[in-house]
Amino acid sequence: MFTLSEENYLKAIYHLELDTGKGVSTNAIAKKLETKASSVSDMIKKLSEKDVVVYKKYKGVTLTGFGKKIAASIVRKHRLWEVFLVDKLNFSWDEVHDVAEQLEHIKSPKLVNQLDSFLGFPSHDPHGDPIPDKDGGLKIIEKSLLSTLEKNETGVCVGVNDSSSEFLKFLDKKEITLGKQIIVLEKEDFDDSLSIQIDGKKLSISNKIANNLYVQKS
Amino acid sequence: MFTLSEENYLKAIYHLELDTGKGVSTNAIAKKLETKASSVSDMIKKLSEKDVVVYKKYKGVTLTGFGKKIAASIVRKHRLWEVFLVDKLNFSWDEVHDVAEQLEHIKSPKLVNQLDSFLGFPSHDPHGDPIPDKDGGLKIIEKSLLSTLEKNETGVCVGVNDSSSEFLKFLDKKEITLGKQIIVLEKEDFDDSLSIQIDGKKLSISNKIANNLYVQKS
DNA sequence: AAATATTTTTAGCCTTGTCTAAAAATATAT
DNA sequence: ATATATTTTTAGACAAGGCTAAAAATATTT
Repeated sequence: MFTLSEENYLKAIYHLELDTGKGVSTNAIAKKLETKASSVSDMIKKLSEKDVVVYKKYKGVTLTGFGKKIAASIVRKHRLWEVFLVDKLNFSWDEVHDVAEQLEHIKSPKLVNQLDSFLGFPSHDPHGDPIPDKDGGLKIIEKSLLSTLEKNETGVCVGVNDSSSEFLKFLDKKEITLGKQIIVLEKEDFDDSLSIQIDGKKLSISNKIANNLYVQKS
Repeated sequence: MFTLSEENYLKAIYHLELDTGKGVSTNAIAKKLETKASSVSDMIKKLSEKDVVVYKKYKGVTLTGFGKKIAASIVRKHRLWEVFLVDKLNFSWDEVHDVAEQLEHIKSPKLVNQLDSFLGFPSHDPHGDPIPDKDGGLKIIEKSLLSTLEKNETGVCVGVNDSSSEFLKFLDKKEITLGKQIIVLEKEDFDDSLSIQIDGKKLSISNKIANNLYVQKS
């Protein structure tokens, strides 16, 4: 069994490893968890004794197969709870993160399975991130940043890169939601801003926005 | 804000105070929380500094108004989650306690309110215990132990005194569920057992059972 | 009322998870 | 290749929450 703190470390390492594709540095973990590198050092030692990470001093940290399973099960719970909050309790997508951060630590296999079924076995959370299956498997969909589309290319919104409340609220205001189709009408060389069409309306989008919105090319 | 441990102490004191109607002893808390009296002593000091309990050395402990509110809100969450697990996730009433014990510590006022509404503002949990309202108020219903009914008296099952999994499973087996009507056909002086009618069928009930089942006289 | 029993508190220690400051290892630059 | 900078680890301290053993206070007997 893992403590709350251990679970948070596992999750952080899981995300960092997926993002970068390689071993994770003590410093990177410290930054992600808003703690100190020395604390991370201590914790990594404990985790490697529990055989959830592989660790060589001064080299990066990697999850073991077992560690990956634990971490994926936490992410699975987090994302299922997010779906629950949005679909059943009328939370908006910018309000769910902190609550899911707590709910993900509830220990009860039956609860997770029943919740999954109650929600209709969702494949993605409200931000478009995939929900790991029981064995930790992820089905990755082909997605591209809006900023990588060429003029006249078309795509469907499928996720966000930045899931801060600020960004999500901004998207709400512009009525950009997952599932909607976007056509790139124009790309400005000057500031890399885009002119897009969505819901039949023309909209101007800054590069910062386009760099944080994922679409599936169509 | 209160730690998990503090919340558990508050809840224990709340229940003990309701049960006995007076100040709670260090020993009683220790027994309830399966810890040592010395640990309780330490914690009580902290809690009284936070103004949630009133405490005089060697005298009993009592919750302050503020403390009662906090405790009631935890009990409220516990019981709402129990309803959720039974009504929405198909848990049976003997499986919910441990999970609710974890869920009751999730901090999010919006979550509690939305959950309450999603469940249709239930007044009682699956064991017949009342769910405190937002201000900590409890509407107590008039209930009596089955063992206190006289011959030929009738009542409706409304709650249990012992909510251990063993007892609840026993009731399931005998098909004794909340809401059903019971008629006392006979009382045996010899062993205080009862002969009752339920669902039109005759059933023999030991004193131990009759002492742990609440009915509302009708 | 004294003696005994019980309850409660205190004192000191342990573990977990964190921190700061300093030392050690590795990486980068000249 | 040596000096400098950065990263990582170690050492020592601290707070929370718990424990044991002993002391102090209160209750109960005789």
